[in-house]
Amino acid sequence: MTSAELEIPEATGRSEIKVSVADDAHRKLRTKILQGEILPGHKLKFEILQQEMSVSASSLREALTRLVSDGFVTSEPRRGFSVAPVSIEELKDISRLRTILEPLALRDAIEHGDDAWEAQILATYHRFSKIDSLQGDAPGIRDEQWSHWHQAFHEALVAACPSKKTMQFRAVLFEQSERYRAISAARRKQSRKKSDEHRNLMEAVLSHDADQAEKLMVKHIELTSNSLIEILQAAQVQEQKAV
Amino acid sequence: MTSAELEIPEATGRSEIKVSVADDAHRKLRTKILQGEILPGHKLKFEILQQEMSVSASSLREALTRLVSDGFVTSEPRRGFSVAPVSIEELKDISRLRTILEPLALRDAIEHGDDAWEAQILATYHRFSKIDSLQGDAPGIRDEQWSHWHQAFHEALVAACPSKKTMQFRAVLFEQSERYRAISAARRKQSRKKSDEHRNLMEAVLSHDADQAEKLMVKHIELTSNSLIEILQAAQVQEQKAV
DNA sequence: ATCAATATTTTTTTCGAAAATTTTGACAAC
DNA sequence: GTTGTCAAAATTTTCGAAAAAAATATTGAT
Repeated sequence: MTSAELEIPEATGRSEIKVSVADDAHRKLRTKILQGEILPGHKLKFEILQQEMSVSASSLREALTRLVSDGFVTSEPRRGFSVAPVSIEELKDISRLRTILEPLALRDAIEHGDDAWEAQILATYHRFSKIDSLQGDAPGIRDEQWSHWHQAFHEALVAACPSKKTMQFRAVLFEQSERYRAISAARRKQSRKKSDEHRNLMEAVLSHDADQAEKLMVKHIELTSNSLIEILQAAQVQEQKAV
Repeated sequence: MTSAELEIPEATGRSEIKVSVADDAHRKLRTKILQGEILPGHKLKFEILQQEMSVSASSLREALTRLVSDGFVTSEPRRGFSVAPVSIEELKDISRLRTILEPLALRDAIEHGDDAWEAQILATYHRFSKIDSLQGDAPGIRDEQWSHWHQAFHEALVAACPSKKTMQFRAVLFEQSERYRAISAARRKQSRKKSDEHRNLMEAVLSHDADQAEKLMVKHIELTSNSLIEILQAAQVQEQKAV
């Protein structure tokens, strides 16, 4: 509950906490897939990845099987691993479940949240809105920062929800959506303006208006989802033309 | 969709399909933990497990990290793995979320289900009720069978739900509950009679009465949960006396 | 030229041992 | 009696190479 939770974990030196090599590989790959740096369907070959992150085959395998559990990678037994495919159907599924679980967590948070929770929401919103209002500098870095604080803001909103499982599932779905956003971001012309959505959402939450907060959250998820679906549909048409 | 799905996977020889060694170890351990054969908090040592299932350290580690993802095992980096602890708080959390997700899946299933779906429900109920009405023979084996067909029946009820993620999450929660049930089963004097609950549930589903089905499902989850909580509470009191 | 059979190469999977780390136990000092 | 230090033992983690399997190339017969 300290301010340490606000720091970017990647930025602060990773030298203090010693975790397993496989854990490291898992996180690195996860980030790359999440940010759309490695595209859906891409074959993940041992030799290349081993060199790239200097780990042994066994540890790499451990990392890959964990990514399968995460839903970011698929495995064909004895034929290796690939980045999980994306589909409009799956995105719709993810989004629909998000419209159930996010409001559930949000209502819990509003009910149980204390002053520290409210302060954290304000703080993360501040950081997020600064980046959100910025015009595109170096697009790659900006998107990474935007994504980080966007996630932090949404996390802060529901942080006071006492249900571990709800929090866990909503986090899984959030990250899945985030991959779709990152993949689409590479293809989009201009991003949807949603600064208002986030501010309104924050205000509803901070005024403990659960009904309004739920309404805005559902709307936010649906608008985002529809926007991504459009981009993916356009991309599919492009692919079909190419064939 | 064939009748093959009704077979007990463990019973039919495992010789045909060749999966990875780690996968095998993962499933074996998973089953043991799920059935309460290895108790919460128990340290999972490499040497012993390696011997027990004749597998190398790396493959075993892969299996264990997957069990961590599954939520059945916890890991303290560089201090090994243990069977995840249980708590009344967690059981309540799991059950509450089940009262959200099971009805969600059930409504979807009722809306989308076809004749094959209905037939499957009838078939699994038949198998389940036979075992359920039986008086305890060899308790260990009976419980295993009961658990298998109980799970198969609940799975069949929602099988027609088209949402992959909903199905995935509800399956995770079902298995988590099942571990609590198995652990409690070892301590209980006599099990709660719930044959009626299952039959009524089936009848509501087959008559496409979504509201009634939802009501019965929620009730079923809550009654089961409360019954398990009681047993766990009694066990806790016992432990405190012992100290 | 086509196909099947076989050899070669590439890639994944598994192991067993070495390295790193934590735990235990003995002994000494306060 | 407690605390601290150090070596020994136990345990986990990691690697690199061997084994197994799959993909690809080659050959030879029709």
